[in-house]
Amino acid sequence: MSAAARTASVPERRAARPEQVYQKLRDLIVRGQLAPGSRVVETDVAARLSVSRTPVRAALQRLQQEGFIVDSPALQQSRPTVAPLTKEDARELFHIVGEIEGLAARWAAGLPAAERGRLAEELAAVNDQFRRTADAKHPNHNRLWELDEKFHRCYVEAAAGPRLLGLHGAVKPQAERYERLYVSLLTREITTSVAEHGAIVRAIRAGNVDAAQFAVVTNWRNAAERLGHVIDNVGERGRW
Amino acid sequence: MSAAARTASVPERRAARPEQVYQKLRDLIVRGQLAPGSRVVETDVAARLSVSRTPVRAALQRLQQEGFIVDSPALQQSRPTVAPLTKEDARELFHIVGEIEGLAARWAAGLPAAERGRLAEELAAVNDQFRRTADAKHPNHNRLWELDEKFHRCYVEAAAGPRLLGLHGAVKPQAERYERLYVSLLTREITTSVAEHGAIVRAIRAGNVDAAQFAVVTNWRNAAERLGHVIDNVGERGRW
DNA sequence: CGATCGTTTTTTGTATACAATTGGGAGGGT
DNA sequence: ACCCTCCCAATTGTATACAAAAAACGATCG
Repeated sequence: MSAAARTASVPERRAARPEQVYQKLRDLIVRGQLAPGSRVVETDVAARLSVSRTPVRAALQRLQQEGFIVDSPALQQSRPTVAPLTKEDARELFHIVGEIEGLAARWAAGLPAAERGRLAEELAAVNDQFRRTADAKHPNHNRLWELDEKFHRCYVEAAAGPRLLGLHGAVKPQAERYERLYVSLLTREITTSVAEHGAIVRAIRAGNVDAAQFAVVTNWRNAAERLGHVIDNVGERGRW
Repeated sequence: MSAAARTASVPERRAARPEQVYQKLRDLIVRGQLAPGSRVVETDVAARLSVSRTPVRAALQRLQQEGFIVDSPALQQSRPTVAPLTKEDARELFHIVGEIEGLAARWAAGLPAAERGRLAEELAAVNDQFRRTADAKHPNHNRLWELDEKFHRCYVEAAAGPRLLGLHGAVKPQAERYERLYVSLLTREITTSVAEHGAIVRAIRAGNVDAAQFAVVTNWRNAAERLGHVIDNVGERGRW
């Protein structure tokens, strides 16, 4: 359903509009098309998407609570701007994602043996694809990122309850902002990631809850470390 | 203009109204004065607080995203109801709080030695009060809960970044809903808590990040366990 | 030339009218 | 009595007019 069709008065379940605005804006932010630090003006967004300010406000409030948008600190009144990308924020964010997915992995390793087995199979398969893609001469960054994301989403969806799922859905895409900025500089480190994924799969298969959680948390701590180094070398790309 | 004439008191910074509505509703939910499962109607709330639906909507959307309010699953359309209290939800929630505060404790233990020392002193003092209050003949449940809350808030505020702080502020009060329901039945277990707090203080003072995190997570895992038993014995109080 | 004050413009907060969807209830049929 | 249908009332989604507050601009004065 394209934008053109939307303006052409297609009914569309009515409660879906704020969600669409949210998705659209989030996508623009995650992909960097809305630069960090840039203002987001309700009326502009509303005009561009040909809706009123009401659904736009709903979307903006959600994005703000999740952290994609912040109130510009320099200004006094609430003036929403795209959240800047900084080294400290990256550190905090990655550690939080690590804890969220770590908890999910712990629960995954605590599932009944049958489910656990099936899940481990699936994870191994994804990680295999991941390894093969990484071994190619010119690895496709996008595809690599997608496979990594799929790997983690796998056990999260299998084991997390509604609350952890919600948290994951809100927080993880923000890590994506950093990952997308620096993927090209992180590919060298990917072989490490393949090994770390292997440890996760083994722990889940064995039903070792502590090992599963630890493996996931470690994976993210290392990712934060690697990203920190890259940012040090390149400078903070997202700073206006 | 009824809003301007409302309770004709302080002008009140105008951006503060949604926040006030949010606080008011959250308080009612946490204290159980809005029963789990009961409907929350925009127009009713607006009328009771003599504001328009606009700030009420903002507050409701926030409460919904945080999990205090859910869309009644039976109904098809979005119909906000106070989130029910169930054993599974309690389990998930407590484990999540454990991870959040656990991460904060890890960072607290990683602070410079000077700050760490001061923080440890403060924590020890609070835990002392906690112990003394618990040792009284007729312990004041409310005060006990407040002291426990203060203890944890202490190191969270000292070490957490803006993101973890936000998460903590949104998630922890939901655990409070369960704690308030069952405090009277959990007092026996409080001596255990005092000991667990001691372990946290020692780990932070020593700068042992792993031990600090582990102690906090364990504290919450045990709390989840204890609460689970109580719920088994008493039945789910919050189910309508 | 710079600074301070007042005016205009931009942007968000609020209230409210209206639309749309849905649950419930009245009424009739079997 | 039970069920089915249709209509109404209740409630939320949307658009929009208006108010308030702040930022940007400019003019006047030192």
